[in-house]
Formats: sequence, C-alpha cells, structure tokens
Amino acid sequence: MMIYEELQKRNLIAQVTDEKEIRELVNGGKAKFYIGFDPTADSLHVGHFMALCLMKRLQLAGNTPVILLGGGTGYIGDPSGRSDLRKMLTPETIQHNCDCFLKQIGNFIDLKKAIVVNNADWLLSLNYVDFLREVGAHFSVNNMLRAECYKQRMEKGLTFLEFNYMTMQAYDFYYLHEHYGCNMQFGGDDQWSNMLAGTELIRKKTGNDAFAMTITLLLNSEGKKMGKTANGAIWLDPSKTSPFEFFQYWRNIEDADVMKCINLLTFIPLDKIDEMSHWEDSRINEKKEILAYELTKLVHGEEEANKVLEAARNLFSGSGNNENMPSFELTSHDPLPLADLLVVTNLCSSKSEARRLVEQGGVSINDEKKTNPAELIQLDKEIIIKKGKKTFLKVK
RNA sequence: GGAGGGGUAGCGAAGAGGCUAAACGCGGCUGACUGUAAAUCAGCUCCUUCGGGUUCGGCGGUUCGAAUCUGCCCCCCUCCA
Repeated sequence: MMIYEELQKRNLIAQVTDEKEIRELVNGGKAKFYIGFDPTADSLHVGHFMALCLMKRLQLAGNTPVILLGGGTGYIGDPSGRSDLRKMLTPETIQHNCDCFLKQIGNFIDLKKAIVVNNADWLLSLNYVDFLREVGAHFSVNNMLRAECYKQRMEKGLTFLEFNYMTMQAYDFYYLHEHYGCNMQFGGDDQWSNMLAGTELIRKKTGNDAFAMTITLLLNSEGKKMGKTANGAIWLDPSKTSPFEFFQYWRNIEDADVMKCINLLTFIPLDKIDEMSHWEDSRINEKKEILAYELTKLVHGEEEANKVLEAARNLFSGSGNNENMPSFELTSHDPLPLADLLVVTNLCSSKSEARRLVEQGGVSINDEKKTNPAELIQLDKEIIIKKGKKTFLKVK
C-alpha cells in the first residue's frame, strides 16, 4: 500500500488542497514538505507528536521533511483556536524553547535527512514597509476576517499583532518555497486558513502551485481535545510527564477511543490493526495496553516502555514486584505527618487537599489504609504510597 | 475621542452593605459498583500551625462592617466618531 493510502486508511488526513497532486508527490517521494513548530513551551506535546509521526512516515517513504522552528512567529503568537491573547514570550524563552524542541524532534526524525530552519532568520529582519508592499498587498482583509480562526476572535478581541500571524505564516511558506523548493505544508487542522494563505501567496507571487494538507485533530468521543489532563498537557519530555504517567494516560483512555488512537498514533501495520478491531470486547484492555506500550516506546524508547509496562502490570495485577514503580527520593528521612508527606511528594498540592484526601479514605501506605492526616509516618525505610486507585509512588 | 454594558473560584454563572469562603451548573478529586473503561450513586473541591488567615480586575476612600457604596487606573463587549 502506498503511503498516501495508508494515511487515508488511518484517518490522519483532515483536509487537502488538491488530492490528486498531493497523492502523486507524496507517493513518489517528491514532496518537500514543511511543518512549523511554534516554541510556546519548553517541551513538545501530543499534538506535535502526531505531526512528527506524520513527518516520519513521509520521510520513510522518501520525502524530504523541512522542520520549521517558529523562532520568529513565536514573537507574534498564533490566535488560531484560542479564545484569548497568548502571553508574549521573551526572546530568551523563545530561544530556549526552540532548543528544547529540536532536541526532542531529533529523537523521532532523522535530522541528517531533513532540513531544519528557524523563521527568526528571515522574519526578524523584515522591513515593515517593504513587507506590506511585497506581501501585505496580496492579502484581502475581507477574506482574512472570514477565516474561521479569526471569526472566533472577533467577539473576544483580536490584536493587530495577532492578526498579522497569518501573513507571517504565509510568508514562511513562500520563503521556503523560494529558498528550499518546499512544495507542501502540513499542520494541525486548526492551521488550515493559515496554510491556505501560504499557497495563495505563492501562487500570486510566483504563479507556482504549492499544496497543503492538515492532520486530523485528536479528539475523544466527546469531541474534546485529547492529550490533556487536569494538570495540563501530556508532555513528551520525561521530566515534565514521566514515562509512567504517559503510559497510564493512554492505558486509561475510554473504550470508545482506543481503536481511533491506535490508528492515528501508532505505527502498527494496518492488517494487524484490522485484526485487532475484530477482537472480542473482553480483550479491550489488551488493546489499551498495546496502545500505551507502543506510544511509550515511540516517545521514550523500548527499554523505558518495557519497564513501565512491567511496572503497570505489577501494580494493577499485584505480583508484588515494584522495581519499576514511579518513585520519589526524599532529602530527609525524618518522620513526617502524613499530610505533609503527601505535599512533599507532590501527590497533593496543599495540606488541605491532602487532609481531605486522607479523610475520604483515598490514601494507603504499604497497603494499609490511613485515615488520620496527622499520623507520623516513619521514613527510615522505603514505603509505597497509594493515592486513589491508580496513583502509586515509591518513597525512598 | 464619546455613550452604554461588563470583569466573581479551573470554566460558565448567581450574589447588589452584615445571615457569604461566596448559591447553582460544568470540570476535577475521593469512595461504592466495575474491566486501570463508560454510565450511575455518595462525599469533597481557597490556604491553615485548625486559633485563624487571605480572596470577587488593580490601587485608594466611605463604613463598626465592602464582592456589594465610592474615586482613579487597567482590560473586555456593544453602539457612535
């Protein structure tokens, strides 16, 4: 099966500008495609992960990826899909975030066979009046305001700064087209208007065709964005989201979302996926485990995935082996009241919360339920704290 | 620049001088039931040394007492220019 058909089968493709042309380019390995990553945080998240997987799939099929770090667009902030103004980032933060991104991207993509660029290199030195004449003249404000990404903001307020984001992204595409022969752009479905602006700009300025394709947004069965928890995004950086947490996130997704995620996110061959979709309902947990394992392997490596899988199995089917359980190292081993211990180990964010949790019977230590938040806990040897049904922590 | 309407907990939204750490809904957490799922049911949901402390865009003022009244400032929305 050709790569384009595989992407289709996996439901990865949301929208395309020209299906026939894109199919030919991609299947023939002739696509030089770019995906932009704006440095909004110091780690990539699951949304980026999908884009990177797509990049990897296309790279394996012989196409050339162009990784665009948004060192310049990070100064503006994309209003798409946002209900409020993004916080302005300092130049130092932007640089730091770009560095973090590139390091993580290198874990997925063979950078030797890819082109890495940073739009700071051409955006930051633009001359305002020149830019308005060269690029601004090709944009219709009337059309821009009709774009979905701005419509949402027309009520809540949109700054001129953000309004220009689309022109920047379009210019990126044009620049990459001119200097690197880039003929295609991929991105999240919320980027559609920005991407179209790019293909139009290229056509107007050069008469050439360029193409755009968006990736399906990862939504759960309730239509909400996946890859987020109450505590924020699921990060790919192990120091921000531990491999165990990462694994558990996928292990705990709803039944209705399992096959969709396997399709969209894993590299499991389609015939195997087809077979899995015919498994009996009773094997649903097996599917979840495969999903969690495969993704952990992709993001954190096979060794780590094996450890985490084993840790999860031991914890939930209770063989007693806790070697790979998430752990926390104390700096002091003096006895602590239980509530304080929960705060110190980051299991609770305040003592009040800790106290409530204990009083509601949500905490046990070494399998013994604790109900007194003031109880002094001896810490001279290793203990295992269980919070709720699913959170385990080895404290040493 | 002018006129009007707003800013209350993670979000939505009541409250219009003391009975308010602030109704209600969503979300989140814990417990029960389960399959580490969903649905359902029950409890919890600012911090605390459990005495109290700090909150309703910000800084002042009035008052015994302010989320509520008041002055200025910031931000958002609608209309006018």
